Amino acid sequence: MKTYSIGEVAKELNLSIYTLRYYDKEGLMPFVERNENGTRRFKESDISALHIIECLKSTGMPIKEIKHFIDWCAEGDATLQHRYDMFLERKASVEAKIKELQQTMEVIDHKCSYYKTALDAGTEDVHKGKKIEIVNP
Amino acid sequence: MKTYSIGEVAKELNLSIYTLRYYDKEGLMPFVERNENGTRRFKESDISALHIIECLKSTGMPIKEIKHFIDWCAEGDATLQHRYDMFLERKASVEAKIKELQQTMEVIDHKCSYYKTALDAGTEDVHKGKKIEIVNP
DNA sequence: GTAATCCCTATAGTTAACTCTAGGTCAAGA
DNA sequence: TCTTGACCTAGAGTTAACTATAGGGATTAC
Repeated sequence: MKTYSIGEVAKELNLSIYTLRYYDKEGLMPFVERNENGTRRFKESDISALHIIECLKSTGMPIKEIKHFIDWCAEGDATLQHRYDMFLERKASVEAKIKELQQTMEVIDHKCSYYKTALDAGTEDVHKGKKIEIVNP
Repeated sequence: MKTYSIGEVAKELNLSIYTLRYYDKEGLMPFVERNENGTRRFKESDISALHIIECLKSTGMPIKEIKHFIDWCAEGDATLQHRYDMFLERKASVEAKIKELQQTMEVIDHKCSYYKTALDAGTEDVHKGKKIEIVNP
């Protein structure tokens, strides 16, 4: 079975070798095997697991919580409910985050047109007399 | 003109007093005035500025960069282009982040149904034989 | 008039997530 | 043979963004 070195995996996942070793130290990759010299050899399935870890990271999940999930995976069917609940929770959290970013977007869009107008006029004074935005950002 | 204490502002923005003082120390609120005892008194316009700061923070902008923006605001019309460019950049960054989260969402949704099926079957084995997902997360 | 509650500064401590260094092993190429 | 480059561990250092503490001043409530 084809395996990959830590350097190859780092390149593929756009992570540093340091980061991968750090994840390993934190218990995020107990499934990665070593060869006779103690060198890590990553299987394809290890790389998919790392993709899931990256996915969870991008939901804002801290590494310690991701470790719980990894531990549950090793414990088998008894933890299925935990894992399901965890993904439902992640789903809710990502939905909330997207909503928040969409609201942020509205403010940013507003500021873009605010500055576009000001820039065209050569001065922010064009916005004088409108609500508050005279003095501060 | 009505003003607010740091405690009131903290409550309104859902930040700790520590955080607000930290922002002040970092130069994010040079516009907030003090009374004769040295106590901060926040104007309405200061609070709107803080809302913008929170908005920028939620785009993932680090505090040091937010400070640049605040400095530009104080410098006046000469920095309009910088500020416009900055908001365009924030816009792009938020768009990218939303896209990333939407992709994350697809993976999470997939995992949710994966675990739903496993849970209904009482074992993860129902997914055996499908691609890789037998051993790892 | 004193105790509680708010505010202040300066400075130290915390946490997460890396990032790097030192010192070492091992295999391949010149 | 020897040196280059990839890997290893243990542990120190870094950075951002808070968070807390110590020590002190002003206002209000009883």
